[in-house]
Amino acid sequence: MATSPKAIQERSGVGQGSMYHHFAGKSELALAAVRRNAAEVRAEAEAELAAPGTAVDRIAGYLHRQRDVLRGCRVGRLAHDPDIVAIPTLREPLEETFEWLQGRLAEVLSEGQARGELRADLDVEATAATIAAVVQGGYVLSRAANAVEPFNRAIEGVLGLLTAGRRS
Amino acid sequence: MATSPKAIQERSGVGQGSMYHHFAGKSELALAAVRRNAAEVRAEAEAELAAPGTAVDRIAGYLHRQRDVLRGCRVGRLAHDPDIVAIPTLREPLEETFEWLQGRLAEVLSEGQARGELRADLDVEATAATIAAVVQGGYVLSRAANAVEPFNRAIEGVLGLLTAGRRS
DNA sequence: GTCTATAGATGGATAGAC
DNA sequence: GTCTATCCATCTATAGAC
Repeated sequence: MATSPKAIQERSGVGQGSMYHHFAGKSELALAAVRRNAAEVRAEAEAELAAPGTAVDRIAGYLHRQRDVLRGCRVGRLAHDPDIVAIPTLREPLEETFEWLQGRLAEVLSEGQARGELRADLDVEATAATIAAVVQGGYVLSRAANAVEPFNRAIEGVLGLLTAGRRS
Repeated sequence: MATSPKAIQERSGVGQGSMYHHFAGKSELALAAVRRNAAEVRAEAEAELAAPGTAVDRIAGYLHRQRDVLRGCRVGRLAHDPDIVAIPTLREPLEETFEWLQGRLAEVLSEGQARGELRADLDVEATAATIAAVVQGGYVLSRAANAVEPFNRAIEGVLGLLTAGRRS
């Protein structure tokens, strides 16, 4: 499992014996790790999306701030683990994180529309899903290529599409 | 490993003992599985991208034909496996597949530009990376949500951006 | 509360019968 | 060439000293 007691917690300082004083076992430990990752990712995204500037500025800020590209998203990574998605309790934080992100992106896009920064006929919900997907997919392409370029190109591409025919 | 001898091959009919007559071990077995997946994914994508129609039609055909969304892309899934990306021999087929896909998408987009179906100032390389990323990221969002809607929304969104201001 | 064993389960790999 | 049986490494979890 991506959140294995051995890999994640033993290497976090303490021995595996003492770990079982704090957590009942593998699944409880995984839940704590998943929740922590979800909260961190959410906080980092919000910091960019709540910044001042136009809608496109804030979304560009969010897209450009991603780092550790080859390591992948701390939440998205977990979505590939069958042992996590199979257990509703462990999958829920992932679902909540991405739902929140898409909703937040949709809000920013709507504000941009209201200010005339973006096309009025833009489907904000679908576009928000696209932006979230580009980030997650960019990680996948970059891991496959063992290089950051695919991630960066994908980001440029979606920003280009978003601002096409409209300089904001 | 995602391509474990037990999970993938023992359940493919034969016992694990006889398996070692055909493959030297875990890594050789994984290589065969990775190459097979890569070839299949590539062939399926080419079938859609080589179809008749406008550039947007063919890309829409490619995007809409994705299925088994909750299971994920047979190639993209492997990019999350540390045991695969760490071994160059196993990672190469992934890199080649996504490089080929992005190149092929870029060709289709260029054709669309030449025919006046797409904006002349579209960055075809970046847009191709974006489209590939949306597919891979759509899988991630859908697995996290345990539902196909996020994948479909992300697809709709990128198609909307591609055709915005231009009915093709 | 944290440590060092250590038990039990699982997965990868080999041996040898057929 | 495929099967069963078995070894070995790894990982989860527990026991008990300190």
